Amino acid sequence: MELRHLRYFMAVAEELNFSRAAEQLHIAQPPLSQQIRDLEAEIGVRLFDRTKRRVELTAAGRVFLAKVTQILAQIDRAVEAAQRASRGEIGRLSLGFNSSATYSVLPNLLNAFRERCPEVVLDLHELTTQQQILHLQQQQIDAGILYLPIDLEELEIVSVLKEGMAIAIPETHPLATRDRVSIQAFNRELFILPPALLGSGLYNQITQFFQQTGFSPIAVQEATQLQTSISLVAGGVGVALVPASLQNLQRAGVIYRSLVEPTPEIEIGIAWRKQERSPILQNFIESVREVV
Amino acid sequence: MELRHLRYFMAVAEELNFSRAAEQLHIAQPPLSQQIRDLEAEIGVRLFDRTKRRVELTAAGRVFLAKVTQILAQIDRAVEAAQRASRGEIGRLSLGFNSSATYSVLPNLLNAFRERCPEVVLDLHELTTQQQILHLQQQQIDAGILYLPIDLEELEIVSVLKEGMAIAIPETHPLATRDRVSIQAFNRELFILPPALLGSGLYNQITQFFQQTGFSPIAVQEATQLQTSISLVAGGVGVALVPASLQNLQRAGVIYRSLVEPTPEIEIGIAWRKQERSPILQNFIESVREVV
DNA sequence: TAAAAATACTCCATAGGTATTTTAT
DNA sequence: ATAAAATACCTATGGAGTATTTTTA
Repeated sequence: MELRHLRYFMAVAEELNFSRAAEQLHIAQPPLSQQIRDLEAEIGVRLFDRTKRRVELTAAGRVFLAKVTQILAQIDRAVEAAQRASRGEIGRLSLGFNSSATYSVLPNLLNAFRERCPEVVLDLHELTTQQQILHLQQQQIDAGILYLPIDLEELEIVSVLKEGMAIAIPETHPLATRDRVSIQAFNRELFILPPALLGSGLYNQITQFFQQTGFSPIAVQEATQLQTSISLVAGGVGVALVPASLQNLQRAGVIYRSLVEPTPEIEIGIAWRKQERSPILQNFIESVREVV
Repeated sequence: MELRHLRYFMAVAEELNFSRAAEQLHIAQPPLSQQIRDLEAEIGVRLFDRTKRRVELTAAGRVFLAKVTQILAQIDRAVEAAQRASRGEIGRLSLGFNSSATYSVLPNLLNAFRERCPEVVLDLHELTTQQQILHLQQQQIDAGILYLPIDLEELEIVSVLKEGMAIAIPETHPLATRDRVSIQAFNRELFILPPALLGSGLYNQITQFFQQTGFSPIAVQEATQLQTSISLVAGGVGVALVPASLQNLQRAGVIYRSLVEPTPEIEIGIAWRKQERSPILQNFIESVREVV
């Protein structure tokens, strides 16, 4: 059986007249009769009653017609779906992102992309920079929103945001009345830092900053997530150096202050596999370039 | 596009190897490559990535594969549905029936048919014999369960039940203690009869019976439905001559008694259009013959 | 009788085959 | 060097055309 048989069957079922159906199909009447005969022989079912002068559908023909109508429509939809998928308009995009991106670039990037590709389903995974690199290599995510710099042959990178750092302090802190403060004023405080173990770039940048300014905090405590750090600040445990955009995360009991000293520049970027040709990813990268 | 293209596409998508797919399809590799190329050209979408040594589906190819798998399965189901319809196993059967058949042959006939064709949907229409003949002629029902005799060239008839009549009386009636009674005992009673106007065979048979036995009731009242007659009997309005099988309709306050005199024979049969070839109807007639 | 479907045949477009080249590892 | 896909070219099946017959209202 071929689609030709189904299309011819539909035409005859519609016209209930072989000659007119043949005309509609731009073929002669005999080959049309022949194809319908072949179809009936193949499925072993009489689809038309040709007794009486007129042609009419048998009960089986009516059942078959209903199904075939559906099938031919679905073929059109399948082609259209493939075309839209090839343009990256439908499908799925898996994204990794740093928790700090939640408060800075992520909302803008997602809005831009959803406007471009409203029917693409987004898989969002909150992961550290290191985890994102691993997931990119293992093809578990299509792109990552992470801290730069990273230097890997197989990954393409584009920078989207550079920002300084701010210090988060409890609102009851004596220095809360000042607009800008010096890091030196915190030399008796407990500092909450990202974990050193996970090879976090943020940790290295902060400790480097301490060394450059000749500052050495009396004690430190580690917190995996920036949200956790802020919670600890709110709880009066200590103070924390965080990316400036974290000021978008307002929390009762916590205020952010700029530092007098020049802080490390935190850079957030997008990374994806160089050889990846997924049209959805291409659309995402276009969105990113549009936002930057 | 032809189903060949879709089948070939499925095979390649399954094997991810043109040579093996060609083998599976019992054709050579070059024509397979050609057909896939033609398909990709027609829908304007690249379905496979042939870079690298291996073949893999593109994003659009994966979308198309999902749809095509569905479509090919649906074609099989469409063929199967047509085959089942041609055997009269699926579809719809419209039946007319006399109200009195509800209490005699209808349950048995329906049980037999539903066992044979469990997936055929039944349209049941309670109609008088005259209405059924009209609906048969207008192709509004496929078969009727009605009173015989009828004599119409275009209808085929088979008899399914012959039965006598019984008399329905209020349980408080003086003759309720007897097992069998004579019609003569009711010469002072009101008789409830079917309507004369509708050309009902039942009415003619009853009045003929009265003439033959030399009995003339003092008064009569008409009731369209046999159920109504029984309700009137229950209400003490009068007595009614009814088909014997109506004894299956038990109603508080009403009892049925046999008559000493030989009563008219009521005959119930099935009628359908002679030229009707619907396989579902054929199955129904088979069921009827099985029950009789 | 006339209109429409079926039959008989002819032809050629194209699906599929064979031989070979190209490509990527 | 080798496995696999693409290319080139050929063959022949069968889809479609023309002419004609059959059927039925």
